[in-house]
Amino acid sequence: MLSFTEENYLKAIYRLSDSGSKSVLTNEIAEVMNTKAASVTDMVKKLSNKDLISYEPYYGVKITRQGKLGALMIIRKHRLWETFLVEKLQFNWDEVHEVAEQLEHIQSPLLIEKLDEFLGYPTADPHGHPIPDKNGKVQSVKQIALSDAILNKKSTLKSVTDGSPAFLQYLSKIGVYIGATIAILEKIEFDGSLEIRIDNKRKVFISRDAAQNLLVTE
Amino acid sequence: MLSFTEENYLKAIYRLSDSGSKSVLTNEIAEVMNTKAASVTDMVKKLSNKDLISYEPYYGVKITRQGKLGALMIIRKHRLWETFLVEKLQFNWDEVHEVAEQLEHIQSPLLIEKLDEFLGYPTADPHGHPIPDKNGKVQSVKQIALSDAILNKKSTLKSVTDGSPAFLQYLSKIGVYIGATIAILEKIEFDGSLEIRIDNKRKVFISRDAAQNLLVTE
DNA sequence: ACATTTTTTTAGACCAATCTAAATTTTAAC
DNA sequence: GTTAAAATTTAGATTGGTCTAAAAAAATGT
Repeated sequence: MLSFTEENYLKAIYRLSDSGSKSVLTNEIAEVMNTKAASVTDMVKKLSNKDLISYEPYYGVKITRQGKLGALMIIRKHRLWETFLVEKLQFNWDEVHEVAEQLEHIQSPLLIEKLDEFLGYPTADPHGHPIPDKNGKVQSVKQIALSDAILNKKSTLKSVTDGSPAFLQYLSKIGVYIGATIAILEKIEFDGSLEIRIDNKRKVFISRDAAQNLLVTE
Repeated sequence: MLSFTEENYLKAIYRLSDSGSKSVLTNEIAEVMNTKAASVTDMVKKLSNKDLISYEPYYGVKITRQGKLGALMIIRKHRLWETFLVEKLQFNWDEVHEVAEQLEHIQSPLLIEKLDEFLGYPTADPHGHPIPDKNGKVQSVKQIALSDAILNKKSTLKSVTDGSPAFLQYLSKIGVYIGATIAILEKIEFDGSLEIRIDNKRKVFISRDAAQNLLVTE
C-alpha cells in the first residue's frame, strides 16, 4: 500500500523515464516534484526498498516492472476520472487536471472497474491521452506533431501534449478540439507558425509552439 | 484547509455531539476514532485553535457554528458520493461506505456542485440519510422506529440507522429496501420481535434489534 | 470527607515527509 | 591530471499524527 506521496513520486519517475525506458536523476525528480534533492534521496530509498525502482546512489533511478505497473494504474485512474468529469459532469477540459490529481489516489479496485464500465471502456481521456487497461496495456496510435504534418493534407487532432489550462482555453477559443479536422494551409518560414483550417471552415494562424503541442493522425 | 485526519475528527465530534447539541468527552472520541485519549487531546487543541470546536480541558469539547458547517459539508460530500456509487455505478448499498470515506475528502467545490446536479439534487442517500444542501441545511422528515409503529398500519421505510454491510445485506436478503411498504402483522411479547409484511407480499419475522434500526413514516 | 478509581492531560518518543547545511562524489575545465 | 563546479548524499532538525508512561484532575464510594 503506497502513500499519496509515494504514488506521486512513482508517477513522476515514470513520466521522467519516458515510460520506464531510461534512468532518472535526483535533481530532475526534485524539480518536477517541487521539492529538494535531499528529500528525493530519502523517498527514492523508500521506493527502492519496495522494489518499485532500482536505485544506484549518484547515478539516478530506474523504474522496475512492478513500479511501471503501479504508475500505469495511477495514470489509468487519473484519466478515467478526467473522462468522467468531462463526459458526465460537464467539466471543461481545462478544469479537470487538479481534481483528477486528487481522485487518482482513491483506493478501490471495484470503483475503477465500475467507473470504467460506466464510461463505456474509453481508450483516451479528454486530452487524447491513452487510458491504460486494467492490465496496464496502453493502446498507442501513431501520432505526429501538427508542425510536422504535410501541407494541405487533412488530419484529425488526436491529442494535446501540453495540458495546461491556459493552452487548452486558447484552443477552445480558436475552435480546436480533440477530433477536429485540421489542414495546414501555409507554413510561415520566418517563425514556423502555421495557417490552418479547422473543420473545413475556420482559418487561423497558430504559433510553431502551439503546433508542436498538437498531435494528429493523417 | 483541513487535513484528512482533522476532517475525520471533526465529523466524529459532530456525530457524537448529536449534531452539535451536546459536548463530547475525550474518551468517546478516542473510541470512535480507534485511537488513544492522548492523541485526541492533541488533536482537539488543533481544532480548537482553528475555532472549529471550543475545548475546556477535562470537560470535553463543543462544536462551534463554523465547525458544524464544516462537518456538514463533509457529510454532504459523503452522501452525495454514496448516492453516485449506487445510482450511477450500480454499487450495492452495503458496498459504498468505505469508498465514500475516501471520496468525502476530495477538495473541489465545483466537483460537488456538478455532482449534485448530475444526481438531480438528491435529498437522501442510499440509506435514507438526508443530504445537507450547499448551505448546510438539512431537510428532516419525522421518522419513527418500526419497533414503535402501530400494528397493521402501512408505513414506508425511509432510512436505516445501522449502515453496516452485515445488516444491509440481511435486509436485501429478506426483501427490505428504502421505500418499501411495511406493515406490522404481530408483535411478539416474549422477545420484542415482529412479524411484518413487505410490499403487501412477503411475510417475515425480524428481531427487535432489527426493527429498532428501521425508520419509517406513516 | 477522604481514599480510590476513572478520566484526562502532559512529557517524551517515534515515524513519515520535509527542510537546511555540510560532506561527499561525480563531472567538467583547463 | 589536478582543480573547480555541479550534483548528490548524509546529518540533524522540524512538523503532523501517533504512541506509552507518568502526572494531574475529576468522579465515586463508603
